[in-house]
Amino acid sequence: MTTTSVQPPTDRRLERREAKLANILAEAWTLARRDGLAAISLRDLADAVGLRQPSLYVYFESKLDLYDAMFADGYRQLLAYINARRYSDDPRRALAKLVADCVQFSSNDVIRHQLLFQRTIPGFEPSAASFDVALDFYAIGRGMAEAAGVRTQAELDIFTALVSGLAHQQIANDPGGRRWVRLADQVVDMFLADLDRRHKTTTSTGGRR
Amino acid sequence: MTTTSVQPPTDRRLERREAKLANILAEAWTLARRDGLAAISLRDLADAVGLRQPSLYVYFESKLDLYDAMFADGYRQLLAYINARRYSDDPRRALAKLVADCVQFSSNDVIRHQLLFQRTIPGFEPSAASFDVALDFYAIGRGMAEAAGVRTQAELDIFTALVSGLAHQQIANDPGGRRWVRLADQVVDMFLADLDRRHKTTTSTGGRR
DNA sequence: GTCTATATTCGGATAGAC
DNA sequence: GTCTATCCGAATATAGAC
Repeated sequence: MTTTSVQPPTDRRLERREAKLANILAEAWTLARRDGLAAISLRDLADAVGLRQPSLYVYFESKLDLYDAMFADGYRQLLAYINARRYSDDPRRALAKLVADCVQFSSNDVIRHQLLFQRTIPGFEPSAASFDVALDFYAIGRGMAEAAGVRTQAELDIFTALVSGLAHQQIANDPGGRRWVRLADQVVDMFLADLDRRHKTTTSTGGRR
Repeated sequence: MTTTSVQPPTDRRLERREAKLANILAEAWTLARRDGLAAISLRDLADAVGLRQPSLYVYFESKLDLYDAMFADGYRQLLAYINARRYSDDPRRALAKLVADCVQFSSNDVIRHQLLFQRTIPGFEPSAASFDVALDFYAIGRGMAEAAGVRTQAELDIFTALVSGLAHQQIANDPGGRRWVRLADQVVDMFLADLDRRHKTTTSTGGRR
């Protein structure tokens, strides 16, 4: 019988582990920004956190599992980014702000955008648990869109296309900048005016849902 | 002096070479669709075209060079796709058709879309020659947008965001389908109506260019 | 939980004969 | 232009001691 008995996992053991995991993830993002998302190597990552490469397998059971953790982490960052802002009581102005924020968020980190919004890593698909984090975000977006007058799925589809289009162009042609971020207001106005026009002509007629 | 003298490269020698190159590219696309763009291996590619792996270096001097050839090839496919269509004399209807075609083109091949429109391969950047092919396409898009009334860079930026947003959502959420393709008309109408409104209120005032 | 040592596979790329 | 043979490096992943 040794003095170091088996500890219950609910302690500052878990806390320690979480902290280390967070550190690994942070370094993984740094490496990804330097070498490209698909070009991360577990050797480099281990070096960056002061471990030997096999020790990483204590925290992730495979490289794809690392991507999965990064995926969830990225969406948590997005949720934190959104939650840190105050949005107007006017649902239309709130929506415009949300769109600008989302585009800005993408512009802030191209690699993160790649992992969250583009399917670029061969073989990677987010786990159900990680995808749930993503769904939390999309629920917020949908809620604010509906508050601003979006009713049908087609209208929501157009809205999501507007947001991802702004983000994509921002990243592809002005990474880190604000060229398309600045257009968010105008685009949302355009979208809402179109909603108005369509809801006016087809009042309670073609309201398929 | 041997009987097989040095031939001038202008013959059906070049023709042969071009045909083989085209075949290699076709198989490369097939492999990319199967394994993912970043996961192509030159060994598999050589197998697919009945060559040994080192022989590929007669046609491409590196793997990135293969991607470069695929990039140019993809944009040539896009140009051919567009040129095979007839567009209305009404520039607004023509523009709506162009957008639908571009979104459909993306939907037809997710991998191709990835290479042409997303920066996903670490270390890959198109050569000047390949980029010129891309520019040919963007010149067409810009021309048709301007014919439909687009005047400023900001307006063009919004337009490109609309197209890439529709394409992105189509690919991400309904690959191979038409869910966002069908929305192209409505989105272009929305965009043009917004142009009208803006040009009406600020007639020849804020026409920065 | 972290280490050393190693398995295993696979990748792109080059040399040089034919 | 195609081949054989090979280099060299890098990758993920596992076994087992401490």
